[in-house]
Amino acid sequence: MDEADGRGGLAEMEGIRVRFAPSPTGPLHIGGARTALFNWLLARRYNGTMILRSEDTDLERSSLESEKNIMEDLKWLGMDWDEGVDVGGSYGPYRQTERLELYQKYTQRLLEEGRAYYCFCSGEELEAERKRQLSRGETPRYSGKCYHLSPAEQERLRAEGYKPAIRFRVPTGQQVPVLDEVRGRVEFESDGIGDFVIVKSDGNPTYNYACVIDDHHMEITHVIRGEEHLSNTPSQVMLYEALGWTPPAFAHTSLILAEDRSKMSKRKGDTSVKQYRDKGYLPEAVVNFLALLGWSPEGEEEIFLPQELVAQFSLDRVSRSPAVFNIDKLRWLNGHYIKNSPLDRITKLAVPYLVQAGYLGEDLTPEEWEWVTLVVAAVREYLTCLAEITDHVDIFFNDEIEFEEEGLQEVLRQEQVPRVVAALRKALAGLPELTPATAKKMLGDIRKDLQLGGKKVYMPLRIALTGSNHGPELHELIAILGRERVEYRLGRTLGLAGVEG
RNA sequence: GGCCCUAUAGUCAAGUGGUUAAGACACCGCCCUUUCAAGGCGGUAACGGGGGUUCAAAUCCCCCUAGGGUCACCA
Repeated sequence: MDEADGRGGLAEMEGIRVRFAPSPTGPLHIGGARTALFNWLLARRYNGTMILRSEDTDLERSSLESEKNIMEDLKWLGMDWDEGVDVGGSYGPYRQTERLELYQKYTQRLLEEGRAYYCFCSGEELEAERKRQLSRGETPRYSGKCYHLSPAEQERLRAEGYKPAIRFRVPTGQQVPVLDEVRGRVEFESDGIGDFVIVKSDGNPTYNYACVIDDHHMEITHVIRGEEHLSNTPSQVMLYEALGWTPPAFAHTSLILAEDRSKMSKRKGDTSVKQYRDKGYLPEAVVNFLALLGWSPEGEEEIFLPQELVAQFSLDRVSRSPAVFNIDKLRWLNGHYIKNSPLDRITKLAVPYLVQAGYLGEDLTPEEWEWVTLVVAAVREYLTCLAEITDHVDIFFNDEIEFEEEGLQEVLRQEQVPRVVAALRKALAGLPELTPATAKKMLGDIRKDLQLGGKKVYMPLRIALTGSNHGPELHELIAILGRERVEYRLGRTLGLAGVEG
């Protein structure tokens, strides 16, 4: 590792303290989930501490409900945290609105040292100034005029009822370095940054301010967050300097983009973790996918369970370039996990979709569970997400078979069909127990007895039983339907095709 | 517009001066198979452009272009 690069060696990664600090203003975004994941993976990898902090200083938009939803989604994805709003910890409280006294203490100090000042400008005033600067092609930036307000003038404005905000006085002519674990050293000029607000007129700190004080007090060693914060970082670094603190290591991950390479937005598909959860994506698939979006493993393997990610994750393999959210790959991964997870688990997760679609009632008997497990086993290889199961199960529920296409009835009129059907009826009647396995053997025996090719046996039966020339394994289908429904369907479709049953 | 980040196939992405430029998704073909799917095998497909540096550049430097971020009393 290169020290000049700001990168830490393995030993100094031990016991790191990282945090995921969402603002509880809505559902957990897919990008937020990845940020959380990278923090979590790093914490777990190096025996560190994961902290969940709620950045709820936007009183207008924050809600406890969003906070709860975010925690639920994080847990669903399999992440946990050692300190946070719900579990507490010795660096709490973990909600910024509950830490106001702490911020005030430092605000006082900054004010006294002349590094911050009251600003009485109104929103309209500021907006007008901004527009003026923009129209002249200048960088919109606060002029700093309130810095020059005399105590008397300040008193007068206060008396008139103006509630001031507090701004940080940005030093002029400074080079502000940001030491970033994924981007190396990035330099900004302080002159490009206007005096920014650190305390709003309602007394709440702004993000840039609270974040610095909390990260310092919570002894955060690595700040891992999205690239949209890179431009904020010099402001924070100046605050660290003004307060006499050493900044943590930063790691800014690239953004996740929509298919058209623009920023991911609700208009362009699903952006919240909840939406994927509701569609029946498995948490390990989402985690695997997110990890691969912006991080790459050393080998050629692409399938990683969370624990395997923990064992391998490192900041130096995090990508710098923005990544398009490639839903096809997520689908593929999810399909992989659906096919390879224990059948009972998949069944349990799939049943609610069948209930919702009206295929099943609310409470299933043990026999019904056994039966629906066979159904899930028969169709899960078609699924890319669990919600799709309803597209594949109609053949197991609806006995009023219709022919899917014109030519299918022709197959039922082939000369061997009556013999095949008769053989099936006979075999079925003589079968002690009907299971996918016994059905498979039974069908094989019929083939042998009749000396017919597979296509001559299976195809007509498939069409007679489903009205379609493709679908799940025939022996599974027969076991799922059972004797009576097989008989009913044979009678119906052969009749429709005008074949003697 | 200023500042900042980024630039390898359609997408994710390996690659850190000398490689036949990995791998994965998607796509196409073949095999397997009673069908579809799954699976196996194989294929199409990439270093944004221009200048340097060097015996040698995807790799280092500069310019351009493109995309993204940010410039809030939102985080």
